[in-house]
Amino acid sequence: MTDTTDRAAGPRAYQAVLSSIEADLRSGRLNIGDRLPGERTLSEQHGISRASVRDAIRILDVMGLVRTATGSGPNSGTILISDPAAGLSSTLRLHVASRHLPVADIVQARILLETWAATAATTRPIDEPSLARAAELLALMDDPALGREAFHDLDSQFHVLLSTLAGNAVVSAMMESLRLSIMDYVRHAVTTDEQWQPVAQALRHQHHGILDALTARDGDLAARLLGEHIEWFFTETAR
Amino acid sequence: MTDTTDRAAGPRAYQAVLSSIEADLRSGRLNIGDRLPGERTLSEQHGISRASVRDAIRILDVMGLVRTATGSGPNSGTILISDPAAGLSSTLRLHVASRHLPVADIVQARILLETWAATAATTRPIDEPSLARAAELLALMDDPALGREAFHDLDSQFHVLLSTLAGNAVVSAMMESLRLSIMDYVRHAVTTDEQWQPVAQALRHQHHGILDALTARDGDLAARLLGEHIEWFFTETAR
DNA sequence: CGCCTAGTATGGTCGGACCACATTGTTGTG
DNA sequence: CACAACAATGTGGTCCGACCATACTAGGCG
Repeated sequence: MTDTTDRAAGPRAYQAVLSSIEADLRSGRLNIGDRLPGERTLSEQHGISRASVRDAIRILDVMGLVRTATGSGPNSGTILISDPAAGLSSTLRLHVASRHLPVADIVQARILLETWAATAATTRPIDEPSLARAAELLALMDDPALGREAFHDLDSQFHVLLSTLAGNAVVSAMMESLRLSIMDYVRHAVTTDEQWQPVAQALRHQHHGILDALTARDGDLAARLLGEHIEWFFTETAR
Repeated sequence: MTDTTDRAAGPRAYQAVLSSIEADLRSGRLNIGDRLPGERTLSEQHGISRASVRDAIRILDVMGLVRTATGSGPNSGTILISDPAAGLSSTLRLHVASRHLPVADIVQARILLETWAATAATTRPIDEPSLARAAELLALMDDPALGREAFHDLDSQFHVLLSTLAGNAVVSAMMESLRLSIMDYVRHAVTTDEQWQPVAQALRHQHHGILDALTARDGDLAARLLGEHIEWFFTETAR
């Protein structure tokens, strides 16, 4: 039960572990930060081999639900985390690679989610600390000596931060995963520094405009600027 | 390195296979419907054990990128498919289970995506066959003798079909995955037939209204009805 | 007391074995 | 010759047992 992703095959051994863990999560017996029993223990508890247990844990790993670490002590073993965007983005990225999810659709979906988030953010109480943090990020990005990787990283943080202002964890996770899924696509689009510098300058300007609109609680303006921002970047780079 | 999901751990053996397959997908050397080499062949090609190869294939499996089948012949082995919603939904479902993605956020995101799709659909050329198919689905759902499982199945098909009218594969995949991720949550909410019958009746009526609006190319109305439809269902069942 | 070492528990990888299954080829029989 | 029954083959699914690298833990030794 609790499985809607059957592939109409024989019951896989690892499903036992997955179902058990899912049930424990729902009931609250397991929580983020908890350590899972060791693989050898689980294999004994469920009466399956350690290999099958590892299948289940590997799945949870790529889903962004656990992290694993070797060694001993409290920081080792399999530990429950919560990184939905990681799991979603890797899935999306592979499907983009298979060319059944067009990059244009990814971009369009991102615009949809982010503009909604911008609008929704202005219907909620003002989150002063987050806005301050956003301004801080923009200030860091204004440094002309900043490397491209660092810029992308800050850029990512900025967009994620804005999307969290809407207070919808699903939208934030999906938006971030969309962004991650086409990140190296973007990285490869602009290759030289000569191409990059003017782009970065434009992005800085756009970012400030967006944040200003949000600070002024003008959701419609923020949404419009954000949409144009994303749209512009992709027509600019993916030509 | 075509890998943005590193967990900052030692290089996993299965990454070799994943990267190779991802590269082959991007370059077009692999396409949907193709058969992957056997696990034993892959393990030899990449110089890793079959167990590690199986890790990679298992990951692709849960992502909805391949299906596996035992036996011999053209329909056996590991075959490339494209089912993004399956991979996304299983990830979402587990994260919902961990209670870090509230069901309310899922519903809100679904409303966002579906209402957008309804609006976007009316800005595109009329897809007569799909609308006819949608009407057909509603007609089937009108049968009062229909079982609940069958109703849910047709319901699902109806919503997915509508979302495809917008012509954005990513939005469709995400919308379907959101739906799947909370499907058994819904199934458990309404338990008895006495509870179910009036709900089904209301859903039928709402569906017809939505389709009528779409057929009349009134995107705003369709979006509004669709939003109310989803909202109503969840406030009705998840009380 | 403090440093160093042996012990222990953990996931990561490997190789090999066997099973269930589906197709294909072969053989025996009518 | 036709065809059914059987054997061979190739596939993923599972299991077992072993060994490794790592990271913490507990003692022993200076």
